[in-house]
Formats: sequence, C-alpha cells, structure tokens
Amino acid sequence: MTTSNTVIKLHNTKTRKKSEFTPIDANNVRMYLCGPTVYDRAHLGNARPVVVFDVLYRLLLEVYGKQHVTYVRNFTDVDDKINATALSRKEAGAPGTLEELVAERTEETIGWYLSDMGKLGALEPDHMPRATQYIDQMITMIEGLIAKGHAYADGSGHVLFSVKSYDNYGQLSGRSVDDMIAGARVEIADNKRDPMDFVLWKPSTDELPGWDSPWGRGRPGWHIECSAMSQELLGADFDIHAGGNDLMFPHHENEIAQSCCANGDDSFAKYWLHNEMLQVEGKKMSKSLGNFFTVHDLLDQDIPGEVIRFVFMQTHYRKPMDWTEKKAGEAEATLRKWHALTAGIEPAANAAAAVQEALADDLNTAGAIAEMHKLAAAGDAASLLASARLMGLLTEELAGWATQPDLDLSAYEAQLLAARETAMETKDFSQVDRLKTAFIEAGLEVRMSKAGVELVPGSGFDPAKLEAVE
RNA sequence: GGCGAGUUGGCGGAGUGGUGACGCAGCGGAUUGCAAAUCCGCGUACACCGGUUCGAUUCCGGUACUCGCCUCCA
Repeated sequence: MTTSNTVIKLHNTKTRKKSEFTPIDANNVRMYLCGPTVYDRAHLGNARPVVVFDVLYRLLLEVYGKQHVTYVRNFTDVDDKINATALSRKEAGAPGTLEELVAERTEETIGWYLSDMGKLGALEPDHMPRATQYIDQMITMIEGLIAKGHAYADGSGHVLFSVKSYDNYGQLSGRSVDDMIAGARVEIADNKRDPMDFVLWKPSTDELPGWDSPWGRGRPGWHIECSAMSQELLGADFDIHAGGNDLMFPHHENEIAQSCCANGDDSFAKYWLHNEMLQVEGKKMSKSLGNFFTVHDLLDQDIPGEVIRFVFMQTHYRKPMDWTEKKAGEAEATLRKWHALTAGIEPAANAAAAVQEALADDLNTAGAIAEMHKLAAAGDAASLLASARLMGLLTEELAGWATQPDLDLSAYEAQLLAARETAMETKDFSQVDRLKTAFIEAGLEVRMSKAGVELVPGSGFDPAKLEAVE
C-alpha cells in the first residue's frame, strides 16, 4: 500500500480554514466523535455525523494503517431525558426501581443504535465508552478545576464552571461572553456567579441514578463527560474532534474550556470538524412538522441502509443536506446498477486515485461519487468496487438488498422467446405483449433483443405474481 | 439583537481566475415488431450591485434572500 503519502486536508472549525492534516503521532492517530444520548431511537439527523465521520475513519485507516488509528465515540447514558423515560414508565406501572428502568432503557437504546448504525455501514469505533463508567474521572477533573479556581461549588450540590476564568471561552464558535449575555436569552440563576457559567455536577434524588461525590450524591453535567472520556482514552491532546455543528456551542466550547483549564494548556483537540444539519423535504426535521423519523423507520420501509448512506454522501458534510424520497430513489437506482456491474468481480488493490484524492480533500464524498460514475461508464468494475469500498459502499455486509435470489427464470424467458418467434411470422404480437405486461407487473425487467430474451428481477419483484402468468 | 453557514442549469450536486464536473430528468439518433434495457450525441448555470484583473461563477466589498446556533432538540 503506497497510500501513506496521501495528503489529507480538513476544514478546521478552529481556524475556519481548510488545512493539511498532520497527526500529532502518525503511529496513533486519535479521533473523538460525540455520540448519542441514549433515551430513544436515533433519528435520521443523528446518523449524518456517524456516516460522514465513518468515511473519515476509513480514510485514516487506509492512510495510516489499521493499527495506527484510535476512534472513540461515546454513549451519554445519564441525562434528564433518560430519567424522564423511566419516570413515565414508572407512572404507567412498570415494575422495577427507577434506576433499573433507566438501565433497561439505556441498554435497549444502545442496542438499537449499534444495529441501526451498522446497517448504514458504519464501522464500530475502537472504543465506545459510556459516561456512567467514567464518573470517577469526571469527579477528579472537577476537583482539579475547583483547585485551580476554574470552578466552584454552590453549597447545594452543584458545581459550576466559571466562564470568566478562561480567557479563550467562545473562541471556537466565534462568540464573546459579553455578546451572549447581551442577547439576554441566558437563564439567570441565583447560584451562578456569571450568567454564562455552566453545570459540571448537579444533585440527584435517591431514586434516580446518582453517585457519591465531595458535593453530595449527584450526577455529572453533560459537557464534562466528553472531556473526561476523551482524556482517559485519547489523552490530554489528540488529533480530531468531530460532531454536528449544533454542538459547537455550547457543548464543544464547554469541553474546550474544561479540558484546557484542567490540563493547564491550550492543546486538547487539534482539528475540530463539524457537519451541517439535515433537513427533510426542505424543512427542518421536527416532531411538530410531522416530518420526524428515525433511521429505523426508514429501514422498516425497506429503504436499504446502503441507500441512506449513499444519499448522505452525495452532499458535502459541511453543507445542509436535504433528505428527499426522490434522492433515495435515484441512489437506489445507481447502487443497483453498480452492484450489477461489480457482481462477481474482484476489487482492485487500490481505490482509484481520483476517488482517494477527492476524499482526502476535506471528505469530498460527492466528488468521489462523480469519479466513480466515470469508472462505471468506463466499465472499470474492479476499480469502482475498490473505490466504493473505501467509502463503505458496495461492501459485502450491505449488499444483501441488491442481491437477487437465484431464480431460474429460463422457462419464462423461453416462453416469451417462443411467443415472439411465432408472432414474427403471424404478425400478431398480442400474446407477446400480454406476457411482457404480466412480467413487468410481476416486477421483472424485460430485455428483448435479436440475441434473445432476458428477465431481470427489479426492486418490486414478486414471484407469486409470476406463477399466475400463463 | 449577536454569531455562523449558504445562494450553481428542469431537479440534485461538485468545482474552478480564462476550453460548461457528475447523476437524474429531457431531447435527437442507433437498436427493437413496439417498448424496455443498452450504446452514441445534445445543455453557453453559477442570486443582485460594485471593485480588483487582460479576463470573475471563482478574489474583495456591499445588498437581498434562505438556513442553523445563541433554549443540555444532532
């Protein structure tokens, strides 16, 4: 493999520029992606960062080697929304303690998540830490922040981070603390020294999940989780931190403040990557608009995960992406074509250079797909296959939906062929047309030429309808 | 109000300081009993107004519009 010379360029939110990616340690390239809060099925928008940064992970594996990349994606398994699901189930009469109901829900949701993301062709990260397994590290980090004067306990079980104690606060998202306060949308709480201060630790009830701490039984704030887990698994500084751009503020800003203050320097993540949001048929996906749906909903409607993945990749990750049924249909048609073209073909040793270059250029997946269309047009199936696999497409795991069962259609083909031969002499094509219509209705594609007749199963193929044909 | 992103042909969607990516749809042709599939060919798009330049869709400034975040909703 000679790909180690590939120059990867990434758009860094920190500098707002695209720049060459140089790892801190090429023998251990480290990447962190903010994972889900596990209280319910992942919706389609949740899947975009997972798929987009899966492509980056695959590219890093290709360039630096499987043994030299560490990818971490967490599960937030302690949260108000999770507690809320347990409380409402309890009210509805579910057996078990609240803590047990919380545990059931998080376990269940993590299982759904891994299954759904797997069907989208996302590789599992090297580490998938759960917040509740890193409480000790969080407490230690909070203690350190208090000791250094970056945080304070309010005496009633809360610990808050003092935003004014960190000069660079707001740098990532380009906001100033004063401007945000002037926006007057910040909740004023009595226990805060400054309105922008955020929670590191808060009290919990005896019934809900909680841990003993120097500030009493409680639970961590959301932001401290990622700071503690990334430090534990990747170190105080690492290469890439990714996430949706909705997380840029306040979550990522707060992570930076916590981690940099805790470590006493400004290292932390070297590159910050943010994907743009997803829309549905031109509108923001929201429950009130009724266009809210989960990944599982789509899979349930027999939209293959590979098709969803392909649709994601047709739009650059830093642009808003619109999910439409039309796009899904076009993606399916393209993938069917490519599956047929590459069936039984051994992939080339390497992805096409043009494809790899496109991906290395700030994950230009749309450009890479365009190059693959060219490979397909040129009939270079081996190269197409290798290229697609670099992007996690046309993989054996995902191909099931496009692979038709081995059906012997030769009898029907012979029937149609015979009918046509007769018709050629009698000039009466009614029988041929009747058969053809019946086959098409059964979901077959009818290909007739002088050379012969071929029946190809399509997406709506229904063998039952075929049996009725006479 | 503050911060940020965006505006490319019928649709989707890359990219570039100077010969119209790529896909879908459409049109013409080959082929076909007719279709389908396949193959060949066909498109003078870069929101608006200024500026820089020999030359701008591409750089700079402004205007309009769209979207996101500022509310632990990805």
